[in-house]
Amino acid sequence: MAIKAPKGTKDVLPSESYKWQYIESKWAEICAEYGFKEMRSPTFEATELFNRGVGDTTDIVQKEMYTFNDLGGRSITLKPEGTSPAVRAFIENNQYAETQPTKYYYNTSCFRYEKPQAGRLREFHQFGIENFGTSSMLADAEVIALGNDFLNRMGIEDIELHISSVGCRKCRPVYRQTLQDFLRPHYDCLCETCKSRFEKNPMRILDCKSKEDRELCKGAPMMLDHLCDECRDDFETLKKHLDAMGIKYIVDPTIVRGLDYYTKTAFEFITTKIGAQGTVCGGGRYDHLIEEIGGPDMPGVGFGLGKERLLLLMEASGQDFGGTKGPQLFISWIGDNAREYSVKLLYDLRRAGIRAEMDTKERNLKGQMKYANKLGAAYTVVIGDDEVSSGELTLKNMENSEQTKVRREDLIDVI
RNA sequence: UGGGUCGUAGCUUAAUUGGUAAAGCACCGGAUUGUGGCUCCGGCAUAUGCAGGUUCAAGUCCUGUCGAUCCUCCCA
Repeated sequence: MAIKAPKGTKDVLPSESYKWQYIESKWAEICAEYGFKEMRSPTFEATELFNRGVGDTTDIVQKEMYTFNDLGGRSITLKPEGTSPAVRAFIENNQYAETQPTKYYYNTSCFRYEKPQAGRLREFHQFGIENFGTSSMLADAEVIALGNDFLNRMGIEDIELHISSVGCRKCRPVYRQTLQDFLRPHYDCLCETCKSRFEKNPMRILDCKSKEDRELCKGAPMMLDHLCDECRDDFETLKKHLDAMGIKYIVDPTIVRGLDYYTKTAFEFITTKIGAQGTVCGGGRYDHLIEEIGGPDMPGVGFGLGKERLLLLMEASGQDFGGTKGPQLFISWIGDNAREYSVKLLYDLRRAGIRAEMDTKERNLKGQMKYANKLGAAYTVVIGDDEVSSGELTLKNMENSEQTKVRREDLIDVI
């Protein structure tokens, strides 16, 4: 039996990898423009980081982490998200002592033990940015602006920006209580899922798909209407910043980010074009995470963006990924003399920065030409005894079959 | 975490109420031995996801399992 890749993982072969390279290069480009610097963190971390960071009541921590003991008896977890590791690195390397804010971007694999489907894998890849050290909504607006700009640059149009505020330590517990008080009389009428949500995450009930529950939720108190003064002001300010940039958004009170660390700003870029997993990019503010992980009391804001989902969306909308380039010159050879001559010519051309190629299967001439065609070579040249002795080569344009004579030493300039 | 659909050569598909597993693309060779693409000819296939069951006979029906996918859930 052949061995298969583990469930929920995918190989990226050349027929796809150029697309990844395309979005990765554009990602690095836009982050540089917005002043975010790349940081890289380990693929695995101490399990405790995620228990504290993501929160041990979340689905992610409770049932989706790849956790194991290493040979030294340490509990290790493959990172299920990018923010906590970024925060850990920020603290551990004393970056809080530098000029603030600190603006990081990253490009990483994440791991969650999920039931795979389109846009949801067990190893998935995400871009992310984090801004540590400022509680100003200017930072939130900048983070959202980068996400919006990036998606635009990737040619994405069918996507909506949903924003909300999930409140802070002061107002959220109060609201939560208010909501539970409202729902409690109707508890028995709720669907099974929502009954389980009642204690764990009552805000999710407001987002239930069942008709009965929707009816019950009519008139339910919304977090957005129960923000404290500071949170309400911040949310208004954020909207003002977005308006100033002309970024369209939908205020969506049902956004409830599933990680415990979010405070105030929560947002998602959502599409309906790629199936059920419509959140391409999601993030928000986390004002206590840094402290939670053992650092100073510093706020932060950021997002994660799923690369697989972005690619699905780009493919669904027929985006151009730049494609791959064939060789500029393909060298065919006949006979032993020509072979050594060609090997040297190939090496010289490549050292000069030319995409040159040659057959390494020792095909006959016809086979070499077919191969050159397959590779999409712009020009070919055939080297035989005549060419070796005269140094005069015949360059063939594969597009129109025109042939031109060229001296070997002039070859680089002609191509 | 529940529920549905689907698995046939590398790829895309075919196979009457259960009855010889077929074709196109791709690949290789030839027509054209120092010239690719187009055309024609020929060749090539470890294929019914895996394990059982029913049957004279299973790609087709049944059970289990693995995988993909959709909804739910969750999130990127």
